Amino acid sequence: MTNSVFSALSHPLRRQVMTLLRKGPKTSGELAEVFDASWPTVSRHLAVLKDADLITAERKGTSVIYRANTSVIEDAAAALLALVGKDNGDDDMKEAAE
Amino acid sequence: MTNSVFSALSHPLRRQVMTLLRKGPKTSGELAEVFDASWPTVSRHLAVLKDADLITAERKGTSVIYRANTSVIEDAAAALLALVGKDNGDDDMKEAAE
DNA sequence: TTATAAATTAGCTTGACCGCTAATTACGAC
DNA sequence: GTCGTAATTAGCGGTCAAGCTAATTTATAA
Repeated sequence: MTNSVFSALSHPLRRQVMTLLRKGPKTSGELAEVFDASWPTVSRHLAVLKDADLITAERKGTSVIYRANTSVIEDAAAALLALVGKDNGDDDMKEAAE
Repeated sequence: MTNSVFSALSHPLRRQVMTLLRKGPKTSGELAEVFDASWPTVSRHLAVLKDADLITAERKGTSVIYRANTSVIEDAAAALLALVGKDNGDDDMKEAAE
């Protein structure tokens, strides 16, 4: 679960998608235009992000609108900070066992 | 740079190593004992983490002591929070361009 | 229903990653 | 030097991710 989040964020294009979505929802086409990659390639990257729950997809007519799922991003950040001890500085961790 | 950090953290074993190192420095052997994987396999995972600057290695006699590099972890967490707008909620991003 | 645009899925090739065993380096003890 | 322990590197097979083009779905418009 946290696994797929970090995997998803490990690709530059996908991180850039997240950055673009931070400013507001965008359609698949709008996102595809930004990158040099082909439309199907971008589409598959979006699928990876959606699979990791980092974004949500909503059909609106012929277009599909993507939005950033902020809570999941915050959870990932919290997991990182827990690694440094910024959060609960206790002994056992629930996430790392997985 | 941030690229390799997320890639490094995308593997469960490597995240667990980070968790173990949070409690204090450990030798390669101590870490290898924890996992079912073979010693060389763990060693290579440590190399990936070291490559991403998430940990540091210091030779002490025949052993090699590994320590978590907290600043890099904090940077990664900050990058995530910036994606949500928790940090500087401005327009352009320096990291995402890479 | 047919046509057209938006987006995804299918199929393929290439390259990277993961795990192992075997071989090699690095160091301390003798 | 040589022996034993700690750790990494080399090499190999299997699997998975990334990119493309082509084909297919989904929905609106005529």
